[in-house]
Amino acid sequence: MNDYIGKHIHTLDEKGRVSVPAQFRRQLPREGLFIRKGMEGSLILYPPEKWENVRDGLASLPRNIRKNRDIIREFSQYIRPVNIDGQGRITIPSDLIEISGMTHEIVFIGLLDSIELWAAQRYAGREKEQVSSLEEAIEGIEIDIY
Amino acid sequence: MNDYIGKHIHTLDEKGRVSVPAQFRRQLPREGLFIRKGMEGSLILYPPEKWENVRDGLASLPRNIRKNRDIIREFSQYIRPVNIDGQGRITIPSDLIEISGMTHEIVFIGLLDSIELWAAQRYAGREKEQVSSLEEAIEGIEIDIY
DNA sequence: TTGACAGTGGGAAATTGTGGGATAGAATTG
DNA sequence: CAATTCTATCCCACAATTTCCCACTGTCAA
Repeated sequence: MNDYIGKHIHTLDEKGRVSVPAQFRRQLPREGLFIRKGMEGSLILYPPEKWENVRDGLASLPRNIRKNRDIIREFSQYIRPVNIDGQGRITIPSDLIEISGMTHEIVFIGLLDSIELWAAQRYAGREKEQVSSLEEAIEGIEIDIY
Repeated sequence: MNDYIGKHIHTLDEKGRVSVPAQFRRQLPREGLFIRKGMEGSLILYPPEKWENVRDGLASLPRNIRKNRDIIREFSQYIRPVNIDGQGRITIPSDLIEISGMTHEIVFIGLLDSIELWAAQRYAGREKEQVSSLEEAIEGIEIDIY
């Protein structure tokens, strides 16, 4: 299983492209990736295997139920396939750039099996309201992360 | 398996034609597609394989039950074959344009194995009454889509 | 110092979306 | 039954966007 970890900052150019951090790129294929609207105004980049899991989850929802249809529509609305170009970049669809508030600097955060992308300003703002220290946060959970 | 995913907006011309989003077109054959009246005032575009499933499902309904006959009639009434022309467009039958309220802008939503088409205004209206955010909607379901 | 790699910018080429004319067949009318 | 109109389909054209490719810079290690 892949481990996408760490924080990387790259710049978005006028054509909506960003370099994928080399460390992540080494673990990723050039094709079959998907990017979508994530939580709290971020975007999420899925490697193919992860995307397949997510898709299968969605596909398992019975379509004859209205709420399920709404979930699929809502989800589908902001997800797109992306490829890595010859220079190691992805082009982020313009509507996703807009809803995530990206302008120049983009923060990549590894989430183990997927990758989160943030507009730098938005990420900085969110960081404040987040649990101030990691130590404090992990007191509450039982798993062993030491 | 195909993944029709994402939202795309295109315009209907005076002849009742719309470009099929290139992303979908790459996964579709030029012939053997079907379009029909869908749920909530939308239309649904089926690729051949999906249509075959749907048709077989219908065909399996016992005809000696009145309700089944009604379902088949209702279904049959508003379904048509469509082809993709040399410019990557489909012509939407005029009665389907009418019942779906299409005028100028059409929203395409990928539903994994089929594609939904909406009159833009109607889609916008529906979106409001729909679960307001994806985050909220998926809290209730068990599948892992993160 | 040099070579490899990483990140960035920009031009050229291909693709995409859209409008409109031309042609052929169906329908309508005298 | 012929002439005309209408409709649907095919094809050409063009603008705009997207994708592909080449080039430059800076960093790090040998």
